[in-house]
Amino acid sequence: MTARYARIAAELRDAITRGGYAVGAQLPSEAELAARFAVSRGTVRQAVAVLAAEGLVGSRQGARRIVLGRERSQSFAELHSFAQWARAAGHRAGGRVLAQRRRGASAVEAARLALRPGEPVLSVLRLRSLEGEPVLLERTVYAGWIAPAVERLDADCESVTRALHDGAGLVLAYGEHFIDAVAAGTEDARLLAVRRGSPLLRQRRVTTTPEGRPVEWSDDRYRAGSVTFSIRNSVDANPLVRQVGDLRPAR
Amino acid sequence: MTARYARIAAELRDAITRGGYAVGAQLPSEAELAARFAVSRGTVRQAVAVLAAEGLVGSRQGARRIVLGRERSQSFAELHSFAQWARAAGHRAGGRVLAQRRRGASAVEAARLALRPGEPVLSVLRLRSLEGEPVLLERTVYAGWIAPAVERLDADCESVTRALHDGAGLVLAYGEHFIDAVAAGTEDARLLAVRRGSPLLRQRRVTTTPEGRPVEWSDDRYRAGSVTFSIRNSVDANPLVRQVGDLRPAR
DNA sequence: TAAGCGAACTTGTTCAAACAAGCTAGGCCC
DNA sequence: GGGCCTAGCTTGTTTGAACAAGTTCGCTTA
Repeated sequence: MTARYARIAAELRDAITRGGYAVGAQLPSEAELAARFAVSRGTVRQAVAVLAAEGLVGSRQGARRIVLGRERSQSFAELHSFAQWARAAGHRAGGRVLAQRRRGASAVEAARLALRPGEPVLSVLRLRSLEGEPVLLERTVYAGWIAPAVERLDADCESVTRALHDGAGLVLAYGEHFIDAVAAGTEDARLLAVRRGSPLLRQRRVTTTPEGRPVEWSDDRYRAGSVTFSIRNSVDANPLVRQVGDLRPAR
Repeated sequence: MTARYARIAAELRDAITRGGYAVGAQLPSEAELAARFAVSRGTVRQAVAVLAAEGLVGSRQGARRIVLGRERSQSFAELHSFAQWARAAGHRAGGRVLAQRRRGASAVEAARLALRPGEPVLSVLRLRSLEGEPVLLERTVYAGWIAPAVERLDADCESVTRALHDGAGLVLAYGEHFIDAVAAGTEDARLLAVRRGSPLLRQRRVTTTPEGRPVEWSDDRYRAGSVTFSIRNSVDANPLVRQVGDLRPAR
């Protein structure tokens, strides 16, 4: 039983996505929507706030809300799981574990995973493919407490996120992402079938549970041209941050 | 005179940024905050919703809110203006126009700027530097209606955004960004002082006014290592989207 | 005709209240 | 001691009301 405002948001989102409202068109007024859905204005405002956060609509005091874009954003799960994202987008995803071993956390890893340096972590190297083409090289470090569940997985497990959810009841809730470009190293080049030094899109990320407990710290490298990240922002909602040089804890 | 909830959000944000609340620590309950600031619970909820949208705090029904991170996100202006961002970050930014000419919009440009192909646009090539080092190559296409104001600017105008705001009253409100990695072309390599084929972080973006009118479509290329983008997301707020291959209108 | 004014409309902010739903911790029972 | 269960706390959802502030557009006036 989802909330009322969520259903209204979904209905409006559908209408926008299907083209019921053109980009630049005006949305009905809050009073109108409140009457149409038989709810209070507060509930309508919550619904449109969802769409505003998604970047689909913009608003100015005094003027009707306008439609900014038509594309729906992905769910959190789709962004954090390569396999779930690929399936939702209608692509055939593959992947397999190339190396996996336990070791002590480095200083950077410890900082990211809220551990002390040297505490046990599980390091995994995965190669993932799209439509049969190798596209993404994942170097993931899992916190020790989740390591046993990861080790139980098949080497060619398609969706790690899904497997950990079903098998260990692990729920991911928050993520922080750092995006930049790097040159392919020797190992990168060999596994992704590109020349050494060719451009890769790097996404480093830390993912945590609903309680704020870090689960994994990953360095994902995409072959240039295979993947694009997109963000929509506004004066009110500005999720994107630009930083100079490397991350402070470096490398 | 800012709104009450905005001031409360600012005060809490400051407390988090200054380390008054450690990462993982609990925030006071809504009732407690309402009493402390002498406002209703609704106003407190609006304030913490701001922090949640910024990715600073997370929340679960039934449990106290927790602090997820300490870094404040940038203002919209800082993200859209290289100069304003650099100054706010304490860096010395430079820049100058290398080429500028009027021409007709290509199909892609017309689509992005909500024009018809062939309508007049202003194409500008700018090289920007950080601490004296060339770092960013901007290929920007301005919609015809703003072109005269852009042409009036000095070739070494430091902040174009600021100049257009002060001079033409232009306010930017929304942006859409596409981030990927590309290899440096011949021109890129020469101007950024890197080898041809070396990795660049590419950010293509379209910026619009509060009325939803597109102003500029820009292709910005950063030298690898000079800049990192970061995003914090959650199950509730997921601004980041991953897309396959190139943008649909290609190029 | 063009500038200016104002009325009607629309979104923004805030309050108070009530109930739903999920979490935590302490107490109770075995 | 260990497991279960409930009472109380905390966040989530919704309503209704009122006023503030900005926009739009038609009408009036110079």
